[in-house]
Amino acid sequence: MHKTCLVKACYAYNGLVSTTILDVAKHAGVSPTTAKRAIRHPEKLKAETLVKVQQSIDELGYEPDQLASALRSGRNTTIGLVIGNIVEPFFAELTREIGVEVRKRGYTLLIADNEYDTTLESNHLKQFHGNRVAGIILRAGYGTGNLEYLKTLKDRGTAVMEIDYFSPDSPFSHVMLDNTGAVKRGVEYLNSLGHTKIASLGTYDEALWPDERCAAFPEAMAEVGLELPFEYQRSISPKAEDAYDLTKYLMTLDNPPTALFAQTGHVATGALRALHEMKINIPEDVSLLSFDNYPWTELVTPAISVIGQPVKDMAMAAVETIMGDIEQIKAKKHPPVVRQRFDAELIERDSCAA
Amino acid sequence: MHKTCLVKACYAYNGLVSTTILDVAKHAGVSPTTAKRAIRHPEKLKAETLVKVQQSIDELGYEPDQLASALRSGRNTTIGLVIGNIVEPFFAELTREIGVEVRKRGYTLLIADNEYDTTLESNHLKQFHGNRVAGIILRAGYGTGNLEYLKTLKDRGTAVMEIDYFSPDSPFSHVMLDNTGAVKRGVEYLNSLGHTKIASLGTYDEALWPDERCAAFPEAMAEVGLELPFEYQRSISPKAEDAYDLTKYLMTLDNPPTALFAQTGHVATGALRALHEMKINIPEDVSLLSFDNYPWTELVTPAISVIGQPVKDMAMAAVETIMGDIEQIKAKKHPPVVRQRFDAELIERDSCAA
DNA sequence: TGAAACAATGGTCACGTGTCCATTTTTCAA
DNA sequence: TTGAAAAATGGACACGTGACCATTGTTTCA
Repeated sequence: MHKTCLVKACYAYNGLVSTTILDVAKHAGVSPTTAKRAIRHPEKLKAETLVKVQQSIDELGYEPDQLASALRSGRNTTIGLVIGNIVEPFFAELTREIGVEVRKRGYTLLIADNEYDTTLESNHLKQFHGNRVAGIILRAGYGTGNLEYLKTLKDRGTAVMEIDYFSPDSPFSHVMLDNTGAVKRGVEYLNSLGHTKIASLGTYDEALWPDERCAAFPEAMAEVGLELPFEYQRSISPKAEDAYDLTKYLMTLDNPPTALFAQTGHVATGALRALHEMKINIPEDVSLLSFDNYPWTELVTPAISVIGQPVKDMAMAAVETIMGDIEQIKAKKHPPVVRQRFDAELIERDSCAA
Repeated sequence: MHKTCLVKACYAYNGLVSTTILDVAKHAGVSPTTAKRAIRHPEKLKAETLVKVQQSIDELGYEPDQLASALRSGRNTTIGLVIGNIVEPFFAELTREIGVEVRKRGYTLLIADNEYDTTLESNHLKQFHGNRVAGIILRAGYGTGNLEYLKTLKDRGTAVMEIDYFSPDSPFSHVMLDNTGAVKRGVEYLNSLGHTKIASLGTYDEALWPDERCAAFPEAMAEVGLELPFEYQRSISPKAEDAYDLTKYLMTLDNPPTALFAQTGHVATGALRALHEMKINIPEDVSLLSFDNYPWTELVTPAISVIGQPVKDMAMAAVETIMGDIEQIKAKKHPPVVRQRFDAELIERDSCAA
């Protein structure tokens, strides 16, 4: 890797300078309390004084120190978001919408991704707590989890909620897709096209990766009266490479499935790559249905039929919930546990046929 | 949109409780100063005392308040990242790698996206400054910019650097792709396949969207001795919809291009959608070369030839630079202005033909 | 004209930490 | 045993703000 690098002399640096409200007060010739009121309670000031202080604020470029404010008031205006992996478009969209909503309310957003790993997650949560965030929105990793720690945080006044997934025995609010309904919808759709041999690309190992969609799949199959061969039930982690391997395995079985149901859009990319390599045609040789309405699903040939999530609605609901909790906590009340479920949308395109 | 919602009674909430170092000290029977040393300078403590304090820390679940620490020491351990749009995979990857590097150093990451809009950006920068971030990594929006404000921040001791793009007259360090070289490489490649009628999908309006790649394109064409018809030089904003429109416009010209060169991966999705709709075959009817080695470029048929960016290397360089700056500032020194350029990589796939 | 009522402004302290300096305890050689 | 040096520990204060109470200036109405 070639890399050029040039170093220039830099301009004058005056050392760490920070304008405080005292500077503003001195400059405007009023007391610090009055100066502060120009920001927090401008209605309590005489118009003349207000203008004077505002001029000083502009002139000195004063901006309140959120750290000092948070320390003194005990209330921070930062939300911590822990997600699986920002590179996955579902999380990227979620982050984006949550960011917009959070900033709309004057809060800032701290992020970290946990790779679905509770060990990494643990450190991130500690960092967030160290920064005394007002709330944490968490897409928890699989595994034993940080439930006890999160409970401690909640007891200490941090608003905690989960999104997209919730830990077993979680006592927190959450915002979720109606995964069971969505999986049923998908299976019914594939069955209505005449498919009987349907395989799910997802995690079957309930201990390691307890996933609602994967748990719902066998049930959904049973409900429409379809059998689920044992050899289809191979567990993978929710990674593209694993899905690639699983697809190759499934399609070389003596009794290969006629339809594949990818439980995440990320997993679908692995499946698609495998099918391409094996020169298996979609939808002629096998149908493919995937979760997540990702941009690329429309671009490939054939366009992939998907089960889309109302990401924006979910993000908005999450932010509203956590902001409500924060208000409750401010008022020394018990925030209620709110569980919200959102319906998925089946988008029929060209990757599923009879 | 159907939405179910159930509210449960919640468990006991004890009000805002926060364990401080004083609690630890009292519990361990030492002075606050000694207790603190157990964390910051454990080597200065008698082994026996250290153990005693550490036990108290564990027992009480003490975690230092970063806010108070930052306020007192004047040093924060938060980095603010402003990017174009987290939904674009380039920024998602960049965010991810920057996040990993930043956290590796015990810092936390604050993010915001500016939609390439300097007005939005301005608010985010103010929020970051309000939170007294140690440094800001910025993918600046196009337009007159927040240069003056950023200079003020730098003067006040915030490390500021740019990534992927830099404002005209920017006095800051930056980490950039060698855009000119990459564009030349792309044009040469297309020309070597026999193309003479090449159109760029990007921004031509230098005042509104001053983009290196777009500026380099006419030069690159001239260098290989190719003409650039006036009707090809239509300016768009870097959005998928605009690229969609531009592609339709270009392909219905009397003298349509035989090769399209998308200046970002995001823009390429718009072009691809337009070409699909128009039933124009790649690469038989038109060749398509795009910036950014996005996952989907491999999944579509034909797989798209791309100019990939070394995102991880760039992220690491950025974090190293800004951390170096922060160290310099701590030491009351002038951080040097460092401009780094990285080479792109041409990945030949199936979307370009003679 | 006076006093009450209200508007406007000011003063003090604490949030939890890091820094500096002061004090106590231990160590070690003569 | 003694003294000084070194190791270990403690105390006081300030970072910039928000909350609360105290004070001063102004209006109102009989």
